[in-house]
Amino acid sequence: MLDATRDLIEGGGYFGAGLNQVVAASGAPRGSLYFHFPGGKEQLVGESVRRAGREIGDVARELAEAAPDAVGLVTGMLALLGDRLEESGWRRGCPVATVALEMAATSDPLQEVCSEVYGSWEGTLRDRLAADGHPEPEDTAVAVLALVEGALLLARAHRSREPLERVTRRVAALL
Amino acid sequence: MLDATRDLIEGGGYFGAGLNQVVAASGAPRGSLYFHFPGGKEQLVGESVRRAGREIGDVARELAEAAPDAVGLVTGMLALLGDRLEESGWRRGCPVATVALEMAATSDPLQEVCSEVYGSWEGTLRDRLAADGHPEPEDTAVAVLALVEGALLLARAHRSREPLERVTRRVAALL
DNA sequence: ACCTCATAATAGATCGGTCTACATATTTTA
DNA sequence: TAAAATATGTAGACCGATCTATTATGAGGT
Repeated sequence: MLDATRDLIEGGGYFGAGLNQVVAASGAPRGSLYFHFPGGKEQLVGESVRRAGREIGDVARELAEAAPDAVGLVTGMLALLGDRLEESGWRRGCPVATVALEMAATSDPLQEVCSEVYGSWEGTLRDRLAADGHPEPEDTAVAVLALVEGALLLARAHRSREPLERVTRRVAALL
Repeated sequence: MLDATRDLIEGGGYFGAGLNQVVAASGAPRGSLYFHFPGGKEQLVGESVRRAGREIGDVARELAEAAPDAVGLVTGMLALLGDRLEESGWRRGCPVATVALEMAATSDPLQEVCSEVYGSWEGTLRDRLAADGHPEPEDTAVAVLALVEGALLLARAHRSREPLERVTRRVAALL
């Protein structure tokens, strides 16, 4: 159910993930949903976003250890996210962004989840920058995350990898 | 009706703008909506996004003429957008972003509108950078737009101006 | 008379959420 | 050890609310 929710969320956000579609895609019956997620849709989406955030965070952390420098880490993530995005027909961008924009002002629990996920991503980025001796690790980590999230947004809006490629060419200036 | 739609869109995207709320907020009756917008909700939202995009684009173009350099233009926009965002209780971010993420893969007309709006913003930014003799005006324009959009997203997710301030401090490196 | 547009009732579908019934497994009790 | 009770989920029908869209009607100006 969490995986089905995530797929639907990535395509169309909180409201794009109808509970009917979730139960249809997961094969589980309606009643089971409210047994496992008594908090209803809000809880289901919250746990799904947190789960997806941890997944991507793990990939980023692995890449942060493997990459030779911060530029390699960011360009690597951009390439990975670009593949995912294009292969899915411009559906799978950031699993957090859409929910964050839709619900940040409406739902306190979901805003908190989104904030935590982004905070953890900023943390792994900041740690790598600090380890490299970057002069402004905190400001730069947030800026880089904003740059990547913005690039994903523009890529989906244009249905093209071009924004990702342009950002990839310019990210070194920020680092 | 277009203004009411825009307000609702900024808060919660395409699905956050129920037509019942639109007609209630605008004071117009239900039927009038489908007289003026025979294309239904898709047309209404599309025109509203285009209208909002032109508004912000106009502000950006004025600021592009008034600002002493590209850094001033971007920091000016960030300050303006930050005010709007905080004053509205973290509701009014980018009127295009949420719809773009929700509908880019679903609705061809709306994807086209979002792509055009972002394209026009990239254009004014690129022109100013080219006029300043910047070496990579096209790549940089897209990167700066991505940076600003990402900063707005993070600010809404965290319900804080901090991401905007951090990005403001680091944007000079990109320019 | 004609066209433009306002007005509100209503249709039909879908929404998130709740309900009861049922199956299986585990624990308690005699 | 057998029977009863409880716990854990499955399963899908069903609810009111809300959604977008359509319809019929009528006011007002030309």
